[in-house]
Amino acid sequence: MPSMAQNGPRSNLQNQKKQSNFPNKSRNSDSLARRERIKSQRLSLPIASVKERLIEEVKTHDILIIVGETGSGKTTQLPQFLFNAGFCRDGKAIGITQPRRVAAVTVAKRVAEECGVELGQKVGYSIRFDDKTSSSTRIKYMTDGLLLREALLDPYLSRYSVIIVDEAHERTVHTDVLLGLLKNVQNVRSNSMKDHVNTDDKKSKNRTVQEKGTGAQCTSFLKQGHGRKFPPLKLIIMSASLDARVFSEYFGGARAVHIEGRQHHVDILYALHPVQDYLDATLVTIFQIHLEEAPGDILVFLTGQEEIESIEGLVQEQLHKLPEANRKLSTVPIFSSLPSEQQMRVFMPASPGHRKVILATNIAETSVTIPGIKYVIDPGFVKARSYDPVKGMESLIIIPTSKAQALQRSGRAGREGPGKCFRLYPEHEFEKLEDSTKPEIKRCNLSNVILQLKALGVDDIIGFDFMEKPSRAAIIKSLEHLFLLGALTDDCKLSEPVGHQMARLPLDPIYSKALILASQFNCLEEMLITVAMLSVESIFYTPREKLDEARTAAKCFSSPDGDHLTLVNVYRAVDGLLEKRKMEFGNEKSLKGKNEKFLRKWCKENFINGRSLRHARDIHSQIRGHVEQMGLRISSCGDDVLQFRRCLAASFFLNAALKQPEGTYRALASGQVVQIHPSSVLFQSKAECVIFNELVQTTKKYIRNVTRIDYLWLTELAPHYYASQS
DNA sequence: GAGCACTGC
Repeated sequence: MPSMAQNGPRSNLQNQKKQSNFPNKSRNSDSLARRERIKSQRLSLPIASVKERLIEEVKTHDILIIVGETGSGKTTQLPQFLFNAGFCRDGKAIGITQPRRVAAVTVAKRVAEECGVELGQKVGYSIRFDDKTSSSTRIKYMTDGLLLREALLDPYLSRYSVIIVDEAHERTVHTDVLLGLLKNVQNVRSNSMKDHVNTDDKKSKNRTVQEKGTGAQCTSFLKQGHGRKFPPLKLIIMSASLDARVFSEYFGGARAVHIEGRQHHVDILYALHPVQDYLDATLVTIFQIHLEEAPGDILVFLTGQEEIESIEGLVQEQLHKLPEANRKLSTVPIFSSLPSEQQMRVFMPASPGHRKVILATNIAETSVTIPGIKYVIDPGFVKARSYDPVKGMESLIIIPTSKAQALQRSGRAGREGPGKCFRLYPEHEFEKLEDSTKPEIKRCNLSNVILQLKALGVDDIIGFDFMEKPSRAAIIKSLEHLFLLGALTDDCKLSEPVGHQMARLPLDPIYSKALILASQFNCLEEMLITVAMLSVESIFYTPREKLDEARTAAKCFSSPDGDHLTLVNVYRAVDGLLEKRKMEFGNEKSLKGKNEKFLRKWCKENFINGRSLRHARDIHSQIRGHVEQMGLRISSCGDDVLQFRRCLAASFFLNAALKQPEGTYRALASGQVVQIHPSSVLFQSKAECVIFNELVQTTKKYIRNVTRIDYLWLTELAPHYYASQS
């Protein structure tokens, strides 16, 4: 991770413009001094000393693996080196992908500043809902998911001469799919040039030979490319050290180069014996550091909100037993569902003389970098999502971290000076850990991945050259799922128009299908709102200390028919309020900020998660644009709620459940016994038949986001699935 | 009567 790639939660990004009240002259000398400082900072980065060698490596190798340790400067400097070396001739661009939005934005800003250009001109970024690029952009930072979307419109990624995949070791689904795709594109692009060299009459013969040599996927790409010529694509994969070999092997023994980093030394201390209770051990270690070690803040990695809150309470309890002079210790929690204002507390210095203990989830591993950390406590566990393709069920389980993860965590202590990391397990246990975390693609629902690949022209999914292939069972299950949704034809091709329409929408395939159906059921307005609200983290925010108040507030929106209509009610309440303000105050720009403030207040009063609501509104407007372009009819069913419920049944027929005599439900697709989640408005409602959107295993198997339907609708609206079963 | 790590289009 480059040192400037991240600075706190997303919400902080807007406040980076610095105002200056100085007259022009001194501002000029200010900026001159700043330019000089930046220049010397750049020159002192480890990567600066190997600049010429790196450019040479990229010139001579089409694929290069770069192992860059933290602080090497690879993310900010390499694109600039390549730009200056002429890699953007002919108007081509260098694309750099990041797994996270914040990183793409902050790095782009930094590089624009280093280049002395306005953001969005030569240097820009593009992430969902926020595009700061123009036709003159040559160095473009983006999220890996966005480049995948771009590939749907431009399968040869023809505007890029170089693509750099940064943080590849994190192995997100997007990174993995992208790597497979890029390998293909690169093949096709270099072959298209070989074609170019041949004379025209030899061309068709030559192509058949190449198709045999380069595999099935190239065939499908070549068909689309049909005679077009592309300059070769340079591919650079940047990764942390432990995984370099895997990438090199995947790319046919590609050359790997190493760039040293700049990180302070971190002492690793292990427990002598295995600990019985890691929470207890954590507590003991916090106080051991507090009472015996030099000043400096502590970062503790825990698995979730519950652990964080429990440790917080225990620390307070222990503190009161200490003499007054030793009580100068303050705890600060951080996890993703915490409202942004509270997240910001980790960046505030502790009161004078106090030591700060940050109790964090994985969010502090990569997403948020907290300054001032000298000590890290790593109990060695993480909460991870796992997915059972056969049951179609997700669950969250606590598992040991990987070696790479342990390394990443300890690195957090050495950003500003030497630090210490306390691993709460014996050293021989470390040796037993997996090298790296299991790639996400092996533990998630593949429907979306497969739909994307099909849309990119990859027909043979099982034969696709994944870096790490998902299980055959998982692939088959998702193919089946897409087939039942009507996205695939009998011979497993993307169907026309449904499959292609679904692939265009940046949503879960089942939600995309719901939108298409809704236009036929005359309730697309309602469905647009529904899928936007279902696509974000929980809309309702229920703090433990105000449980009753929150419940009362939620009742105002609740619909007797279920959670889907309840979500529509929330969205429409907000829309109505904003509409009313527009009538009252007009539509001036100055109102925008006031509206945001108004919305924040309203959310707080109504126990709605403002961040989630904003996100849902963004998704809503993006998706609305898409369906308009697709020519779907957008209309509302008005008060005809029945029509909407029938549409929900037609869309989510795969997720239907029937009440059983003893009050539990049976999921019809898998036969599992499930219960309605207590957060649902239908909890204890005794609805005979329901559809749901999520099946999660926690203490029990719960279904979430539930709406009551009539059982007979299923055979009527999804006969291809239910007629044979009943 | 329950709690869910983190990303992303």
